[in-house]
Amino acid sequence: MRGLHADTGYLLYRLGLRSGQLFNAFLQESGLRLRHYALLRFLATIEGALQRELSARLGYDPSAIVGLVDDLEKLGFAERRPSPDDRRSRIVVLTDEGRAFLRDTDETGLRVTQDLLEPLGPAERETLHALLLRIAEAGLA
Amino acid sequence: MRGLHADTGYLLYRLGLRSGQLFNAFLQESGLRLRHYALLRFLATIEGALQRELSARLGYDPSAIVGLVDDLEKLGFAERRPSPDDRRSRIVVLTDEGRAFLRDTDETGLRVTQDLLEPLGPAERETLHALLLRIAEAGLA
DNA sequence: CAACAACTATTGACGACAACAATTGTTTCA
DNA sequence: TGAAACAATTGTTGTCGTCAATAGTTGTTG
Repeated sequence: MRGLHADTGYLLYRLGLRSGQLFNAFLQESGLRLRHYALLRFLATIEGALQRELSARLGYDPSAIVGLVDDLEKLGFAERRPSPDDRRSRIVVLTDEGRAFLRDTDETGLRVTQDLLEPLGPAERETLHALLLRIAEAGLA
Repeated sequence: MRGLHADTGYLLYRLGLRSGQLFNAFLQESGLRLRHYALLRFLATIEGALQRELSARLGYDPSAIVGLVDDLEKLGFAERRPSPDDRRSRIVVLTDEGRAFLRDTDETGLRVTQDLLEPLGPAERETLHALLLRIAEAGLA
């Protein structure tokens, strides 16, 4: 009979939980959650995004995006701007404060992952990251 | 600025979510959830376990174990027996029906993980599993 | 150009899930 | 014997993910 940790899928599930908890603990003092942070980081990679694009790219429900952007606006990290060519849409952009926040927390954020991956050497972390990335990208299709 | 998937910890978080969803979809018809299944599989590796042992080994809160064992008892897959030397404790054991259920679903369960790891070759899956296992076990200490 | 279908953001409801605190009954030990 | 520790349980809280419904806007088509 197979043991508990014999299954890679289950291992992923458990480690995913742990990773999320670590991130949330790190973000606690800033008042943000992991999902806010992911949204911020995504905003930093582009000029601005419609909320439905955020929903599609981050994999969060559109209704979840509403609350997340609300929170980020309250903190001054992001802004909603009207879309020039479609009055239904809003364009969400990172503010200077948001950019500064990312800069300030970037190093600490990296350390969270380093803590998690502590038992692995540098080359092994590279390998792990590459493998996970392949799986993640395959699922987006 | 680092992209969204540049962080291994975040990748783990997202893939863990996806893995859990896949498992739960597979278990849907049986009326169980991922955590029930994990508990059943753990029970199959030993003769019987106190609930606090289940809690410690699976990493679930003791209060969570209560509900899980309740459900499994209702389905006839597990049983609570009084501990002979401590009337506070209950020993949870797998029933024949539980064992049969595991036998019947074992193959399908494996396929869930195979679906998830579809983009990887056999050797790569081995590597991934070994790396994840190291991380998981380091965290139990 | 008027009616209709599709889309965007939003709100609200619901169940699932995980983490904590508090309670009851039992055991251990000083 | 009394106090502390422990096992299982109940209840509570907050987050998460999904779904349904709505208002406002756009695009299409008859």
